Amino acid sequence: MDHEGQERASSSNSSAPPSRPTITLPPRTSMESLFNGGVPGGGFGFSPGPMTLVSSFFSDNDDSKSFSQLLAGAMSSPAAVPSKLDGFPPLEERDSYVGTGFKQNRLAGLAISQSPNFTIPPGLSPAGLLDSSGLFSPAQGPLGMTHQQALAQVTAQATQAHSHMHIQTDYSSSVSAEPATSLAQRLQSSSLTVDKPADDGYNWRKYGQKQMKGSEFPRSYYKCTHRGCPVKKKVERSLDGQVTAIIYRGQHNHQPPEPTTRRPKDTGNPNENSNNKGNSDSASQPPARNLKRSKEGIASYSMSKKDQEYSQTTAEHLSGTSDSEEVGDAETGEDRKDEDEPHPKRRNPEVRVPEPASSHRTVTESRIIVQTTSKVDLLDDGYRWRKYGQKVVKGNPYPRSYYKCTAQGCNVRKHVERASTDPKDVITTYEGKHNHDVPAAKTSSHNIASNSASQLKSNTTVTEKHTFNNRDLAGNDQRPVASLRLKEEQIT
DNA sequence: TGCATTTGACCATCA
DNA sequence: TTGATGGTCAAATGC
Repeated sequence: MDHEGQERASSSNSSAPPSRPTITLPPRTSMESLFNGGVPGGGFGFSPGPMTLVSSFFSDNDDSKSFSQLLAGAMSSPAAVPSKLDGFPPLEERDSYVGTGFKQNRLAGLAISQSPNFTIPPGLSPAGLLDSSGLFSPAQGPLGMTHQQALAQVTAQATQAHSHMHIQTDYSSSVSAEPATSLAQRLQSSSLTVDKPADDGYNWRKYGQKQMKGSEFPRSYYKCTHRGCPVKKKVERSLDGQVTAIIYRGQHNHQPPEPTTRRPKDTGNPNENSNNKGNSDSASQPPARNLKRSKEGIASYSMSKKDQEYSQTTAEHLSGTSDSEEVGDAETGEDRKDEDEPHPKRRNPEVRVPEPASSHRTVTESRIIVQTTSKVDLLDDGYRWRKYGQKVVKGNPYPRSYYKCTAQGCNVRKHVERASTDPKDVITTYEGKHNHDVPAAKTSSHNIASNSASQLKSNTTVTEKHTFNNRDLAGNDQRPVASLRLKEEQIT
């Protein structure tokens, strides 16, 4: 076997079905501390909830188009009945543009357990996500985190990912003592330039670049430089140098290098972005480092129309398993078998990390969808909801329910659906941002841990206008790491 | 000089 | 079987 053959063999090995790589737990991040340790007693008692925070960062504009509209455009479907449900698009529509992750998740079965892909908010480091949230931490187990905590942490990760895009000054000191809502609303008004892609703390070496068919954006290929580490990642960029997505493949078999040991170049990649010299491929730095540099840096961005289109494209394209499937009819049973199986060319788990699409962008177009898949319905997520619609979808005996936040002037909507084959699998999708805090009476409940959550399965996705895959990083069961008082529905 | 990136070519897979 | 496409290699190039 020649060298190339060896390489391929090696590569092939690295591409072998993941053997449930062990995920170690690096030190907690400061961002986590922001949520948990910032106030006596920690927890989320002061948190306004993930949506408030997330949405604040990506503040959507009421005047702007909705997420669905932006992504789907004038996607017209005769079955778009739910579109009449106060603007919440029907799932079968949203699936196609919210991302296949959604579709995958809603699989009855549910792909949430096996899917190797996991989607992380723009710029968010998968390592960081794992590190801080412990979402998939075998060590921490399924009892460590509530859905809301998980959401909030994902949010926090997204936050930090954004924050360090243009972060100059200390941030943590002022943040820790400040309610997240306040922080978020304050940050919302700030404008962040997104010119430095995230750094995930690892060292990467670029080994290829390719112009993808059908895309005007080049794709770069990187390998982790750590000896023996099989991890690779693909970075997609727009023509203007903005990272549009990062796809991780494989699992690091080592800890992220210490900042002092990381290559100097990690802070500057001459090829990636002529504007910032930032290391595009190094994804986000560990939050602790980032947070230090952030003050008002957690601003938001939105995508240009091109970015939106691209996001849609990539979401479909990179779904890997269902990109060509019909939405609706093909979602159930054996037709979706491949949903549980990685794409033949993607044997490894992938973590897709959409990145900020552009610098100097405003938040007005960005609408956030927070999607969770769990064994419970997050009815008690701290906010008060009014059910305003329900729909029974073909192939699914369980109706899909639509909720609106009851707070005056709050436009946040929530959609809850159950997998057709397993009603225990509940997919909750939030759209919009709360313009208020969690109702006081509810807030306290957030701190109440309930170990009964051990039975929960959770998969959390924060979806920006990018659409993401929503697969487990390790391709196995995901369980909430923490617990929280959740309303566990009567599921038989 | 060493290392990282670029880029054309090759290979594997899929339709 | 073949063309299209994506992933990777490795020599050339740049810093």
